[in-house]
Amino acid sequence: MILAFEEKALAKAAKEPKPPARLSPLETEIIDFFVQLSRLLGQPRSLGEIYGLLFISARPLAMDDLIERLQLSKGSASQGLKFLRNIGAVRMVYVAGERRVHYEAVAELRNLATRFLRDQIVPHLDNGQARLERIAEMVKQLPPEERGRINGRVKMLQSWGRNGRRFLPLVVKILGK
Amino acid sequence: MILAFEEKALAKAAKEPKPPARLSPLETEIIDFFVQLSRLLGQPRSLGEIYGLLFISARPLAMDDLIERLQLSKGSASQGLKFLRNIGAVRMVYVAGERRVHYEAVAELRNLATRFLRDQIVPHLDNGQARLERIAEMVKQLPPEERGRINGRVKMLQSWGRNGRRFLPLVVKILGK
DNA sequence: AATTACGTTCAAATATGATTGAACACATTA
DNA sequence: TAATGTGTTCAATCATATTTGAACGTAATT
Repeated sequence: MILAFEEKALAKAAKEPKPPARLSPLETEIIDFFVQLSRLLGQPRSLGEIYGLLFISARPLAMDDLIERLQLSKGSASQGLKFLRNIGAVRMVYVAGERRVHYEAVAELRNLATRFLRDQIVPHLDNGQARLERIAEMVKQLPPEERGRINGRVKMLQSWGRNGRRFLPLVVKILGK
Repeated sequence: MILAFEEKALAKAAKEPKPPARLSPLETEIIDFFVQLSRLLGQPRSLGEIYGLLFISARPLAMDDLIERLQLSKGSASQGLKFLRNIGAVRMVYVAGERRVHYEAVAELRNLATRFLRDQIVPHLDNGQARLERIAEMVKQLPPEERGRINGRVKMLQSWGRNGRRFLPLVVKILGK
């Protein structure tokens, strides 16, 4: 009996693909938007979902709300919120009479972008520059003819790196209106 | 006998991780650099390997050379070169008395970056803008109070998108010296 | 015309990276 | 103190993206 019931439930779940009417069309559309953005920035989809839902939500949401409405696991939700807190994309807010921590989206994209750059991109750039240093060293002991050609190219890469490091913050300013 | 030999070969291959002295330290370092860059841009590692090796190579290389030295499969090499040709990162060159097509790296990173942007980034931006249009429509039929708040946010996203579209080419110019 | 060289395509295998959920820690309440 | 609520961590699982290699097409060579 019980087994038969479970089978039916499973079959139903299989028919209904993902969102069991937990989200309005508008919410779905906004969330999709941020999911796309996530992918473009090389972040996991769950990040986009969480930020997206908080972005449209009229009031702050607790982790449980996110789990419930987005059908996430506890783990994903916790990790996702941790990351979003770290880059300052999300702010913890106190809600009267509620014990659970609530979150709201930080909408000022300017600072957000700056922090993302600083945490996720700049380290890679620096790492790359360090590597180019090492390469420049190695190039020094190389047959003279080779040396010239390669040196030019290495110099060029270094220049891109330095410019990137210097101008990316400026770029964020331009993009952010 | 033959079987025993093969077994020995396998064991040896297992001990030696990857590069069986096919690449010099300098080559390895440069290739690693481009592999990192690939990942940063969300491209498969093999692209970085191929472009990297061509980038330092003194003379153009055929697909077989890349397969041999980077230990790639034919498929990866063929697909990778196809992509690099498409974004103009690599140029086909005729080599006297050789039937096989040879390739050399295009070192002018400026055009390269522009093309990469145009092919890989701009379509996503446009897509996003289209989605924001749809969202803006949906927001119109919404309780007045909600409408204001959300409208502001949507407007902001649209503005970022437009700015990105307009200024990214400029950014490339700045970065490229 | 048959054989070989060169290259591409794509389904299957593999590697990478995201997600899940059980186990845990700590705070609160009964 | 025990039971409950809230949140984190991390090894195992699952999904996605990349790589492989066999099958194929076409051009060159015998």
